[in-house]
Amino acid sequence: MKGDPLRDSRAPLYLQISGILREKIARGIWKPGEFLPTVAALAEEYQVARITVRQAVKLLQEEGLVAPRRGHGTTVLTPPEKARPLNVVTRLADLVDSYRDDKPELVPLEDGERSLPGDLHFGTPFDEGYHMIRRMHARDGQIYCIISIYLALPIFLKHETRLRAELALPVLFDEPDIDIAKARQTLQIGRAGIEIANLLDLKIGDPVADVRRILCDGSGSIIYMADVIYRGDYVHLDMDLLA
Amino acid sequence: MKGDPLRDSRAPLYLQISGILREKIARGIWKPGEFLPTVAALAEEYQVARITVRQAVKLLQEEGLVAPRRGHGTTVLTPPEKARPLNVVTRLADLVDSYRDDKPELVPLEDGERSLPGDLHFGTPFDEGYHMIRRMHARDGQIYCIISIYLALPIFLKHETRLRAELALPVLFDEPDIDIAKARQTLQIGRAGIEIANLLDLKIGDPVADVRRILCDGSGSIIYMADVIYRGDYVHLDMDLLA
DNA sequence: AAGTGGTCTAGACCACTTT
DNA sequence: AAGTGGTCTAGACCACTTT
Repeated sequence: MKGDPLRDSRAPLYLQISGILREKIARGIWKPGEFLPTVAALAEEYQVARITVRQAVKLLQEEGLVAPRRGHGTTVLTPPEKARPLNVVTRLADLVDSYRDDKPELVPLEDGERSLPGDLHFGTPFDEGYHMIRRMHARDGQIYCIISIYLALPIFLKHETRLRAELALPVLFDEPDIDIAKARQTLQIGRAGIEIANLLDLKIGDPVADVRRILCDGSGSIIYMADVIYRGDYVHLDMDLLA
Repeated sequence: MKGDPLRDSRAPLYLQISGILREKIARGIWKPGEFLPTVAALAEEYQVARITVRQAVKLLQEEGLVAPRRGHGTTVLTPPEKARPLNVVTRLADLVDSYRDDKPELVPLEDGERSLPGDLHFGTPFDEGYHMIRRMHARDGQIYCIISIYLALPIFLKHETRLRAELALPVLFDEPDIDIAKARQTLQIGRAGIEIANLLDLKIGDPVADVRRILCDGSGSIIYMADVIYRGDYVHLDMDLLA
């Protein structure tokens, strides 16, 4: 009687099989671009039901190692590219430069007078109220962030045309009558919920960056507040630790 | 003949069912801490096989909405807390302050002479070579980052005792004979691979922050390089955009 | 002992792609 | 038409928790 290493182990079959497949990919036995054996062939090879193989392959898929395509086969993916096109601003002045040639496409989502969210740890709200613009930024047809901008109402009304058509930060930075005395930004790492996943073409739970920016005038009043959600794979931050 | 809305739809049953369950949780029909009906009960209610219900529940589990426990039942989770304890440095000087009272526990992983990775976009390598220390940082028993530190050999040898026992950055910053002329840091958002997931107590694919720090002396030689992988949920960055 | 979720089977049928 | 992955069933058995 031959021993059966898979069945003698207490670990679930699909975990054992996913481990074997992961190992083979790591060792380059199946190289990027090549096909895995078919589900049926793997089921035969390891003497399990097809659905058990699928369970194993699904794990590798969630890890981004393989891409099954119906009617086509399951290909091994190239390791994720580290080239990330988007730099999140860490200096306001840099922003103006970075968008001089490369303007993102703006897709409106929502627009109207709103009050500021209550959980701000910085600045004091403006008495006149705020106008909110919610929109998406796209480049080369790929949406990479969703931004909700709150603008102090007097400023919004005065520069409404430009603020609707362009990125808000450069406008505020450029206009000589606007006084920016403080500008802070926080970044946390979050996961896409169902709505965000749909808008950013992600899967639920995929990493995103939650960025909040607040700009205040000389009196400490908030003239601009923005909540931005970036696709995680587009985020690149570069900081000078001595500045 | 009654219509069957589930089966008349072209969407897969498990997706439809996960949608129904998600909705009920969102509306508070099942509140945090309460149990979902059993898999068997849901299978009966929607007239599907138990494994199809499991497929639906698994999706909600991956979204962090529910926690199935074998032999116990499936409970609705409270929405994830937003309290995030750790601040990633954006100024070297801040770092020294932030660790004055609160020193993380250091868990060694690897140690020895190594050469620098080749893909550095900043500074020039030191002729004498480098010593690498790889270790984990923990607080309250929870490991929150894995760090690989490369130290220019002469500096490492001179301050070996402190560098082994303490955080490296404050040591370099404190010691009067060490000249830090440039200090840059980049942050990208990544996902945990199988090894990182095990070390940081995450699941494969969970968000992490990949941070690279480089410190140079006055001649532009790299005296310190570190690759740090943080748990995504511990990352909090606060930046001054006008600095 | 009874009840819960977790894994697995063998087979059916479907959706999609390639030949 | 043939081949691929995707979904689903009905039922079995298992691991774990609670009674």
